[in-house]
Amino acid sequence: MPELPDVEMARRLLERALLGARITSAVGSDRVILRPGSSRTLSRIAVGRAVQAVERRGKWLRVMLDDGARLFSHLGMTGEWITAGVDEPSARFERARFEVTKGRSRRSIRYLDARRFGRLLATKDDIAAWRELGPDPLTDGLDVETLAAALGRSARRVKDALMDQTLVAGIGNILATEALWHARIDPRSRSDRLTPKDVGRVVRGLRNAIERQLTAREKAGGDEPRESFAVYGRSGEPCRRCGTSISRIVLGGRGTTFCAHCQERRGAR
DNA sequence: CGGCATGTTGCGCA
DNA sequence: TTGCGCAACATGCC
Repeated sequence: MPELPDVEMARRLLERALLGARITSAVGSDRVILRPGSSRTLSRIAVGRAVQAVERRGKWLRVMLDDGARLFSHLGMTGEWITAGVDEPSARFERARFEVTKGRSRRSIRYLDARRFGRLLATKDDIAAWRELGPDPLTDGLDVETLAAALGRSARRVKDALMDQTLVAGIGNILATEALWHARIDPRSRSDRLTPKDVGRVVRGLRNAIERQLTAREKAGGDEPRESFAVYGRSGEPCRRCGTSISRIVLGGRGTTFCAHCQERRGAR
C-alpha cells in the first residue's frame, strides 16, 4: 500500500509503538527483504537500543536509535507494519518482527510483505537512497520555485519527472496520475515546457491529492478507498470535470489514466 | 487462464 | 548524454 500517504500512516503507527520504547528482540525471516544485511545484523544493531525518532521522507522510513544507528524501511509494493501482542501467532506474509518494552507493556511490531519488494535495513549511517531523496511535500513543503527548477532541467514526460524520487520524494503512480488530473495537464507533456503557472497547478494538484488520500485513510483506518481517486483506475468512466470518457495509456510500463479533453498537452512529441 | 498491481533497478537501443 | 521501453524481482487477486 505504499505511496507517501500510506507510508505516513505507517510512520504514525510505528511512532506510537516505538517512540521511547526499547527493543528487546529483532528477527527477520526473509533475506530478500533484509538484503544485503541479515537477521543477525538486524538484531546486533537493534537489540538493546531505545528508539528516539520515527521519521519519513518520501516512501522511506527511518527509525533513529539512541546510539546513532538507524533502521530503514521501504514498503515496496505490498509492505505493511502492524502491532500485535507478543504471544500472537505470525500473521500471513510476516517477514520480520521486533519486540519492545515501554514502561510495563510489551508489544510485538511486525513487518508483512506479500511480494517482498520491500526493504528493512539496519545501518550505522544513512543509506544513499535516503540521502538522495528530493524534498518531501509534507515535511519539507513543496515550493513552486524548487519544483519549477527541477522540472525545467529535463525534457522527460512530466509524469516520469514527478515520480523521480530525487526531484520530489514520495510521489508514485497514483499521486502523479491524480495530481496531473487536478492540474489539468497531460501526463505526456514535456516537463521543461510547463509554464510557471502550470507548475503552480501541479504543486496544488499534488497537495490536493496527498491531502485527500491522507484524510481518506484517517477516516477509513486502513486501505485506500478507491472512492478517493478522481481518475486513477477509472478508465472508461466519465471525467468528473467534463464528462469525457477517461483514457488509459501505458507510460514507463505503468498504467496511466487521464482526461484527453481537459488535460492539455504541453510540448509536442 | 490472462491480466493487472501503490516500487525500484538495470539493460539495451535510438 | 538523455529518454524510454522492457524485463526482472516474487506474488496475490479478480
